[in-house]
Amino acid sequence: MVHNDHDGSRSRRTDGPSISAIPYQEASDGKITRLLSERERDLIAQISLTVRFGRGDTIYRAGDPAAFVYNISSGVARTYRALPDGTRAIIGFFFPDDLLGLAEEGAYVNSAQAVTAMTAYRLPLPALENLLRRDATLEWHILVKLCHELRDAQLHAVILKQQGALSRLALFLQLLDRSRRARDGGSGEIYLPMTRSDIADYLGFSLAAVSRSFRTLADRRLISFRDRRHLLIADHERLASLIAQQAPE
Amino acid sequence: MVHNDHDGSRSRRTDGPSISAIPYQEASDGKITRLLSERERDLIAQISLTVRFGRGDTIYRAGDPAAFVYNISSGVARTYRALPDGTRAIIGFFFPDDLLGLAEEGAYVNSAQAVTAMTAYRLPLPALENLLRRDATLEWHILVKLCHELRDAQLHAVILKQQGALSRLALFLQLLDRSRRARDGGSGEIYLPMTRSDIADYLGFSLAAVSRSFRTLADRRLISFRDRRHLLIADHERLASLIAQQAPE
DNA sequence: CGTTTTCTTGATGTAACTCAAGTCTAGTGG
DNA sequence: CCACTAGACTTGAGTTACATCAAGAAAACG
Repeated sequence: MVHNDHDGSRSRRTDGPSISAIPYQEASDGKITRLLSERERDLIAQISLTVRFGRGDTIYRAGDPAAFVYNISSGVARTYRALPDGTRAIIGFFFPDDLLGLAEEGAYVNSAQAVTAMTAYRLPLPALENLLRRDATLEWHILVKLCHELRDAQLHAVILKQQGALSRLALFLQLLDRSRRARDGGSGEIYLPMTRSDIADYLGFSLAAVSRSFRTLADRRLISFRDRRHLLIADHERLASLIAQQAPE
Repeated sequence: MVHNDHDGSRSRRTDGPSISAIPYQEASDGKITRLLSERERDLIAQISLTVRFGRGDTIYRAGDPAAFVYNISSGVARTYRALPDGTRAIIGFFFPDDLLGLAEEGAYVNSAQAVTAMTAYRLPLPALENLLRRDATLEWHILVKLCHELRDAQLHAVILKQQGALSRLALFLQLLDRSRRARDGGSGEIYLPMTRSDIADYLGFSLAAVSRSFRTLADRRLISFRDRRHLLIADHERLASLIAQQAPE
């Protein structure tokens, strides 16, 4: 029997470092492209170690000296920031082939935790910088990846700017769906490795509101849940038109 | 008489391309650092042209083929996206020494306009890519700049996640103040080149709410306006503590 | 199989949106 | 230089959507 792989979090061949993104210049029909050549992956492999994290483990903390960049090979991570008002803001969710470890003046900007069990390549920053200053093509690929992350961060802001709770959640689901499609295609089912509370802290509303909004979308048959972690967008059209109008239908 | 320069938008010596950012590794005490060497600035100057925009002029539109990257030398720009619901989301404000022109698959992701009269260096993308693939150090500097922009975009999301209108506006003012301090220091006065409506579309609330929130902050003596475009943070402490507690004092 | 964590659902208050009228400001032409 | 006008901003009143508080249900875990 063919094993289940569409979660993107289990059973991925861990055959070395890998980085993917939607390109800056070349058309790719919305598809994510593997950026690194065999040689480049070897170069990175030579300076990196494989590390493993359990669900909920902390990968690094905001403010810590930034010693490493992480390249996820399996599992899902979240980055977040503790806000002055005592709440938590989730900055983003990270999947295999993503990079983790943004810093400013030598210190991590956000904290990072494993959402699921996770493996990653750990790249020491000095060695990485060395490598990049020597190999312009490899560096170019990192640059393209960074542009991808920048677009993601901007999209996050756009989602947060959305007024109604339903629109915001709908946009989030579209985002997950697009990323799913860009990666594998697969069954069409969206996988939610994160908790409702993670989603709330990512979308900027309360846990209760997330729950209610999911229910409303399900009641209107725009989505359907297989279980709490797996859902299907049942009506892409109406979901999109929900985002378009601000008045709740 | 010494002419007025603290707006950061007028009378800057346009002595060639220049890119600044808070570094990734090196400590700089929160200060913005000029990233490019003389030689690197020359290299960029050789492939670029100076272009000029009037207030409100469009620099490029989302979806257009991405032919250029812009390096602002004077004035302020905004990038934005038209949302399906008919509203506008402002992605960011851009100042001298910033880069403009993020693309995906060869097309601009956002639209860009001049907030004030503006001059910029216009870099053709193929020439730029060529340059970068040849010069790893220059490319490294662009990479550092991109990390800076990524942190900015993340901070934007954090601001939008803030619950109360006052907190959100206060955070925005802190952001502007930090960026002012990182650049010049100057008079301590914050300059708002953008309209109230721009601020509303950046912070994700209504024009009316921006106005009211400014008024409330001024009434409580946390800030003071010289005119609509220039304000002073009168009490940094209480402004910070306003952000820390969610309940309005 | 019991315990803990995560999630759902209900009731209430409030902050901010909308709509709308009025004021200020800057830019233009007489 | 001043009057005029158009756009930008402020302020007010009513309404609604979501946060908050709180209790109950369902998974997940050992």
